[in-house]
Amino acid sequence: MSLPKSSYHHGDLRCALLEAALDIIAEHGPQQLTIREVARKVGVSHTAPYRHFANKDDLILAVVKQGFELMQQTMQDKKAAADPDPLSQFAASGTAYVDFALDNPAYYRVMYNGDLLSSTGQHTLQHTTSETFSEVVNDIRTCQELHIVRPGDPTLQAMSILSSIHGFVTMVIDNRVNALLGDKYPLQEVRDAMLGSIFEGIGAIESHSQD
Amino acid sequence: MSLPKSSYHHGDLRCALLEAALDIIAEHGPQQLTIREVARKVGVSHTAPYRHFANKDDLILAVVKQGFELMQQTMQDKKAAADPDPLSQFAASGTAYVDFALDNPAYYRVMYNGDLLSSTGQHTLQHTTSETFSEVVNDIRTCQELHIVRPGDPTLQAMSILSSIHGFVTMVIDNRVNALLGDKYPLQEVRDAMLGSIFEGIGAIESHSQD
DNA sequence: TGTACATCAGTGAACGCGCGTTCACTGATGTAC
DNA sequence: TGTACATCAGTGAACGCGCGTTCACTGATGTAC
Repeated sequence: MSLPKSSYHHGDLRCALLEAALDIIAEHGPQQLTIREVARKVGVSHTAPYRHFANKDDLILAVVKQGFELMQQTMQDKKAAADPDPLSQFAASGTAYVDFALDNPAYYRVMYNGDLLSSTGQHTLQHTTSETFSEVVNDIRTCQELHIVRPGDPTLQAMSILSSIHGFVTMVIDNRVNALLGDKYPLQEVRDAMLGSIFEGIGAIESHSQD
Repeated sequence: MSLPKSSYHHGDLRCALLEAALDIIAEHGPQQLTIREVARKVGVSHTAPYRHFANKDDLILAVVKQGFELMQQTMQDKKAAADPDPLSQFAASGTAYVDFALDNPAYYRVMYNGDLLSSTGQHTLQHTTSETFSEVVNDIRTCQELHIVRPGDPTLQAMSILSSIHGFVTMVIDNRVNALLGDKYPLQEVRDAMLGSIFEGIGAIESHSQD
């Protein structure tokens, strides 16, 4: 997308293809993500991608992995920037998750669209997602021990929080929030109300506002 | 699927096609939903569906509409069976929504998979979804007036609840809840924990358990 | 009851399309001498 | 510095596939007489 350079050797085609894949998802949805379209977008023959990816699944998987890395990095950074007390840390995680998704809707879509990857591709990611989940469970457990989160099975609480956030983010990305609410509500306000409800839901004490 | 009957005239092909479409979604996901596959499943030539549906979009739209009707019917029934007080009514709505989705995952997938329908098809449904949303907003408003739900903008509260429920349901249907939790947690228990958190989130008072 | 006919649900060949993938190739690059 | 050559990124023709949709057809059904 950036270096026409030598017109034969691209320079960094692999990277450009991944970028183009994201653009396509952002503009036309994950269904339109095809090897040929990606190549077209970069301005390269439709067989060129096979120099860098074994097949379509492999390309998608690369995008997804990049997405997870970026998300984890974002969350780590926001946590590092937040107050060190457990509740702030936990709140920072939640906000970071939401903000990552809203700032990178294309990534989020590939990462959690179950219909895109083959089942072998899905299986590769199992480890990543369950690791993230375990972290949330642990964070909740810590908060419980300090009595700043309601007692109860932390696994169930984590699932509750995660699915709530996922639902919100999905509805925003799919434009359903906007379709229902119109322009009257700024997204920030809806997001905060949402996070507020979620934290109330597990009985988290104190303000959770972040960033 | 049911009447081989005369072998030429099917009898109720339209209905059989809709059924087959649902089966395909349930078994192989919405991506595999094609006119040809539907016809194949019913055992009819791949052009036969065009006697009953103008095109693919029209067929999908018919399935979606059927889904919305069934969902509304289910919710009405469960509400009618619940205690008449506003909070019970409201809780019945929420539980009915979740149960409809979990009992009819294929319907739920078509209804809320934004990538399946063309934009004109989507537009047709706008009315239906925003009507459902308004109902939730009104229910919350009623509960607020009776002081059984925390004060606050009912629209934001409705959005919060709806997206939480949507997220939970989506994750169950996409098998992500099972992947994260394994078999240790019966679905009913997870569902109740989820609904519990949601109702706590808007400060609903009293038990919300249902059915 | 029997027959002619209109109706229309279902057929099957055919179309054009975009896809994923292969394969022998071409041409740019860097390295060894 | 100059040249031969190996390497390998990118090409383009070709394949088989399944799709949505059309069109002239065929054959079952019900109705008018």
